[in-house]
Amino acid sequence: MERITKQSTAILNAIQAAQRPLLAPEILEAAALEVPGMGMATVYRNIKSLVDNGMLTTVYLPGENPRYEPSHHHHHHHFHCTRCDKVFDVHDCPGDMQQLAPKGFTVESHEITLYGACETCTLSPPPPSA
Amino acid sequence: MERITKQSTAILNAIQAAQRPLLAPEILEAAALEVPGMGMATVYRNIKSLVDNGMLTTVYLPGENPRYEPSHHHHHHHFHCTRCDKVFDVHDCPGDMQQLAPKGFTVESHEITLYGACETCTLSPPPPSA
DNA sequence: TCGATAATGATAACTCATTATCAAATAAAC
DNA sequence: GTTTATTTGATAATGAGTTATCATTATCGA
Repeated sequence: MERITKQSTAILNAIQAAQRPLLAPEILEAAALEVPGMGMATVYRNIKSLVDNGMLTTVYLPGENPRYEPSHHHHHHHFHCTRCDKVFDVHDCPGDMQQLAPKGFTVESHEITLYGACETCTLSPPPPSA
Repeated sequence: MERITKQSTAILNAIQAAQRPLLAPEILEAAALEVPGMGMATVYRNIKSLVDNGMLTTVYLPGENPRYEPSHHHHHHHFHCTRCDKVFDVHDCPGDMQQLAPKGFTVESHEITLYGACETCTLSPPPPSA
């Protein structure tokens, strides 16, 4: 990817505007608003080159397909809304986890995923079931 | 799965003896020690029925294929050894995570994955690279 | 022990995300 | 504007995990 195209611009815009990690199909959906008719292959091609460049970071959550967000270079975690399935960054961290591990184990890093309702879904609970 | 066979017995034995969550190929490998020639399809069939029965719990870790462990019914986390790729249970937990989430969000549960070296790999570091 | 039927093993098929292919479109250099 | 090589879109192919198929084997109740 050496040339700037309207597709690559739309993809980068979509990811940076999202403020949360996006799945590949979500990136396509958002970028296609700017460039209708964009194909999935173009999204994957651009993601791959942005990850290789270090512009994008891949976010892996348990049992989920990879999501992508601009590289932050600071330690953070994620919140997965079980209502709308969107994922959000969590900038706080409880810190060292060495004490949780069995003795003899060496903890070098950790990942935390929070589950629940995001702000929008907390404010808009589903109607009582019929 | 209504009948007890030497294959289903070997599979359950392997999972219960492991004391850690196993991948499907690891289950095959372990059970095949008891019943040589066992097929992968038999492992998947038995896993599926054990999960459906509630005997087994599926463990999803970030970017990993599912692992399986006996259902514990108590809250715990996992340690993923980056040296040998084995996963171990962690029975401690820092507790409530509500304070980590952005305001307005409702935290209902959480998952923690620790990464580093298990006891065996901590005691047996790799030789200095040539 | 026999018979009905469920489980197994070998393998093909499937799923689904991702990647390759290639003709057509289009950046960017000239 | 023209040229040339890169990117795109459509689609086929791929890869890895998992599931279906089906003839054969084996469990277990009678």
